[in-house]
Amino acid sequence: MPLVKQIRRRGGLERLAKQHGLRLTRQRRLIFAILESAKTHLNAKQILEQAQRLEPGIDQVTIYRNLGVLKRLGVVDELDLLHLRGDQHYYEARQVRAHSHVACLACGKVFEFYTSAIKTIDRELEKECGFSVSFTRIEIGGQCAACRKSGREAPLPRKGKQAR
Amino acid sequence: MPLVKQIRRRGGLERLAKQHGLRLTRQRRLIFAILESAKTHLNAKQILEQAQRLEPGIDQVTIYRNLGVLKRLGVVDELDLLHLRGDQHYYEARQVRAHSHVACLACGKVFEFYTSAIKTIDRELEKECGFSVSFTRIEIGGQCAACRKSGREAPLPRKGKQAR
DNA sequence: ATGTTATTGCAACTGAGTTGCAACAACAGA
DNA sequence: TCTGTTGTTGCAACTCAGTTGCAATAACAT
Ligand SMILES: [Mn+2]
Ligand SMILES: [Mn+2]
Ligand SMILES: [Zn+2]
Ligand SMILES: [Zn+2]
Repeated sequence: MPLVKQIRRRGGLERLAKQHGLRLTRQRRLIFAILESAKTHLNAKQILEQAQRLEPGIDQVTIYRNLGVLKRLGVVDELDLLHLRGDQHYYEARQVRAHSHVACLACGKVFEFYTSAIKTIDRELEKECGFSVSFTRIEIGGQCAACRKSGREAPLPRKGKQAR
Repeated sequence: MPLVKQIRRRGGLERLAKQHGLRLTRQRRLIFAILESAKTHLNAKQILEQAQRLEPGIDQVTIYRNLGVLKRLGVVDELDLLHLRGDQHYYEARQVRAHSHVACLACGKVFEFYTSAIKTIDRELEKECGFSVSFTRIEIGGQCAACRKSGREAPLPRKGKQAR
């Protein structure tokens, strides 16, 4: 599941945590660093494994609890990526500009798509409904250009334990 | 979690199933009927419970398998609704017009939002990336007009077993 | 230095969704 | 209408992402 990601300026999470009165533990710093340097969307297990390289004792529950905090603060977004690979969720530090996640159902590739239409939706929602948008998650499924040319047709299992 | 839904023309799923060579079992017809008449987004458990009223022997595995088929055929969409209520997913028969799902993090209300910006995104993606869109899932979190006025501030637990 | 309290690790748990398999029933063809 | 084929079902056991309770630990304010 290769993809390109813009990297959030490092140190941002740490600064933000301080602002909210969070204690800067070794584990927390580590998780921040992993999220800020991630070049791909990571699920909790991947974050855990990466963290354990530097901090062997760290537990998955610490990962989940910190992801929970970061989600609530609105600095990390939780993604489903259409559950193409199973039931896990994926995480990414929120970027300056909102973007959509686009997944090819044929080859599994995921990429990010930037468009001003996201802002348009948010604006409409605020004006027409008086709704104050905190975050917008857009996930699109379909067939990528490469798979279209090669005629690959989405035989990819949409879910299941085997596809791990 | 009240909301208004457009009702899909009934019988559509049955016709479509026939076209794809699916056998019309009693259980399947029942699931189709439930999906086509749903006035709210249903999770698998709710579909099961509703089905068991008319078909007490029906098992959850039958629900899941049929939802799987319908997803693959592209006639039913799977939604997360931001996992505001836990880890389940929700299902709805695909409507003629695509729409976004908007959830208030303060009161839990979910509503549907129709905008031409969805088509815009799909069109851009096709033109700029050569990507052929099969479905677009847009889920937006924030604060609804009522909660804004009353000052309710999203103390709603974003997840967890207790919130069931 | 010390006390307060947020945070961690452990272990047991929860529950949505899946799997294997034998029994069943749609439905096409005779 | 009977019959064979095979898609579909129910059951039971399972998987695994994520959660909970609790005691031990460690930030960090004073
Ligand atoms: Mn999900
Ligand atoms: Mn809907
Ligand atoms: Zn592809
Ligand atoms: Zn509200």
